[in-house]
Amino acid sequence: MARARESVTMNDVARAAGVSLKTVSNVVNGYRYLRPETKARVEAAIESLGYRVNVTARNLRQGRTGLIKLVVPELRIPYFAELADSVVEVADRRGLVVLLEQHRYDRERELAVLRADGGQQVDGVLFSPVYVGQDDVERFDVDFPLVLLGESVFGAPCDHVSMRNVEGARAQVEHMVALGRRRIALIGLNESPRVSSATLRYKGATAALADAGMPVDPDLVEGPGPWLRPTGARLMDRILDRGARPDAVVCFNDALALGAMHQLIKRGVKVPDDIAVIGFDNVEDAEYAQPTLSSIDPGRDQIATLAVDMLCERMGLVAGFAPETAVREIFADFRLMARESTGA
Amino acid sequence: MARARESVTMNDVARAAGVSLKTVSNVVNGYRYLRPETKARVEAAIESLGYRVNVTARNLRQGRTGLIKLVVPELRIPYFAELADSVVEVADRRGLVVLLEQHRYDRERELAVLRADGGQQVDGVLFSPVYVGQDDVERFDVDFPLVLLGESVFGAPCDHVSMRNVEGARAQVEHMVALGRRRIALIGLNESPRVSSATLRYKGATAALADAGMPVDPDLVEGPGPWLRPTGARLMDRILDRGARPDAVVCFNDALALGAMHQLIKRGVKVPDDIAVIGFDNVEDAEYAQPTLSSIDPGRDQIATLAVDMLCERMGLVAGFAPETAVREIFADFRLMARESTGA
DNA sequence: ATGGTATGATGCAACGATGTACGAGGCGGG
DNA sequence: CCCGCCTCGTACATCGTTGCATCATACCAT
Repeated sequence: MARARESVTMNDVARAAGVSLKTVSNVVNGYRYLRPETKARVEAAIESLGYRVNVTARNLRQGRTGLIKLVVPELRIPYFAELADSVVEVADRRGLVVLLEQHRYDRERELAVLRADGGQQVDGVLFSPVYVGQDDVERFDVDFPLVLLGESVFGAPCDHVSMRNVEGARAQVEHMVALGRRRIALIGLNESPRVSSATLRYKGATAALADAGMPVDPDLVEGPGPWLRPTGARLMDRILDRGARPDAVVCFNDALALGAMHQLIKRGVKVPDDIAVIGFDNVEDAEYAQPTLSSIDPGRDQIATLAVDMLCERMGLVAGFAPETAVREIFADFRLMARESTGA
Repeated sequence: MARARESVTMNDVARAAGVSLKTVSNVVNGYRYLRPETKARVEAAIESLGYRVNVTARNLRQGRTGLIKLVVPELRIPYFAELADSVVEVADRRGLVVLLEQHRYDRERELAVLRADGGQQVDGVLFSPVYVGQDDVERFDVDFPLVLLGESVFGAPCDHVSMRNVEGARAQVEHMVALGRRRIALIGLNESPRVSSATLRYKGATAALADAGMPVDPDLVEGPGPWLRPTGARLMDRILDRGARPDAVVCFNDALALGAMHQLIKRGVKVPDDIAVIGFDNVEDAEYAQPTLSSIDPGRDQIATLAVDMLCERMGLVAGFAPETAVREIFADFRLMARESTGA
């Protein structure tokens, strides 16, 4: 086992094995026409010198790195952690490695992704923006393979994987209506005119309310604020404190729902008997909350798979894919997960 | 804005600006002796051609990539998601990018990390093994910068950042004892002789019990199983089903604690009145559980910072660091977070 | 014999950047 | 007036690998 601080190159191996550099390359790359004996001699030399290919040189020569970049807001948010988990897994199956970046809701950092600041060291990018939105649509016309995730922008000139926000939120409300609930509160509204999960889910939820013949009651709608548990708790409080008495709470993500549910239980409200609660995202927590939280499963694995696959196509890794194929906008399938918090 | 599918090289820029290739390189790298006019001409050419440096070529030439690899079991586990979050952040501040890998408790995949299979494309590695343990200690004598995380191995020939498992578990039990609890259950025991969080935490907990004059009651100890919520729920059930009546439950991580607490509440046991519960890791969930979960904060940010800093030193990025410095074993500071589940 | 194909190994020129050495002017001081 | 120093640029080699073209031998079918 050679402890080679100074790197051993193919040349060294070639010299040691008494063959040409190119033959070593051939061995390393599994070239077909090699005498077993030659191959063995080279492999012995590799072993004894502790040689390992210099991936950087190979990358330069081949014009690709085998790296893709995943840019998310932050990993501490369970939805993105689970998404990253899936992406890393799928990428691995495709022989790709994932490089991780967080933008932390910093618009400048988000824009830097599209400018490919500092040059690219990756073959493609999966990007989940937040504050780069509809107004920046033309900035997505970049010269590297890019797949967009989420709902900050629609109609951008690049492939896009998203979830069925509108339909999912509609299903949340319909679920409550089907349970006989009539005073349905909505938590997570964001007044901003930007397109986002918030606006889409609000749209779906209100449409479902309208269909059920229930006008939106302003006393039962709360927002804005970051979609974290403390916000859910605070907004729930606001609704109850003003005397409103919902019999159902539709939250636009699970963290809000967990926060709201926490607060309800703290105040002695029975979930789901007095008030049913449903979230959105179906993070692992939902299944282990007390009571277990009903939610909308947005199809995270499917999103990861679709995104990586589309990126692979754009990166030219898929034989038979026409590179001039028009950009695609794909929506993963959602599922309603009915659990204890809505009486399941 | 040039849409350059076929890459523009420094040569192209040089030609366009009427200077030599090296001058372009000098401009890009902020070389000092450049006539402002020359610089401007080159920059104009760069802009108009849409040139961006080829990081791979630079990497090859300079012998470094600016990449570090973080290997964790899996990101869906909140502890590792939050750790990754911190590592990515700290690395970013040091000008490094993080490449993520999951080994999913597959010993072969863990060993592959140490063999640097497929060559290295990174300047250093942060590795949190599980099944590569004490018996494999000599395998950590690798020829690339490596910093070990966690408690699967001690005394390995590489830098190591760990948490105070023994002392933390001791603090868990002491906390319960201080609350007047006398029948303290332990959840998360793993019979395996391998060193791990499980064995260390068990050691600390039993030592504290002994100090308090309470022998370990086998009826109150449960394991093994993956440290996930369902396991916590199941093990809690086992304890109660056999008729044991603890007044405190010390869980070796938060997921187990959340699962156990879930189950207690489901069975109508009052937390903390009837049974107090404490976890370990202080994941974000702990603060928002119902009731909020007491836990041991292992100093995650500190771990991330120490680990990245040590890696930077080994990578030769820190002036004044002697590369022959002996390997270091550092422990982050822990803190007891007393919350509702133990009556706070 | 002759040509054709399968096998086995090689040499050379890239990939796109940077380090080193050096050259050519301008200018101030001895 | 020459030397040496500061500026500003350039040429060339080099980082470690792989693609392409080529060469040599052996074997088979014509």
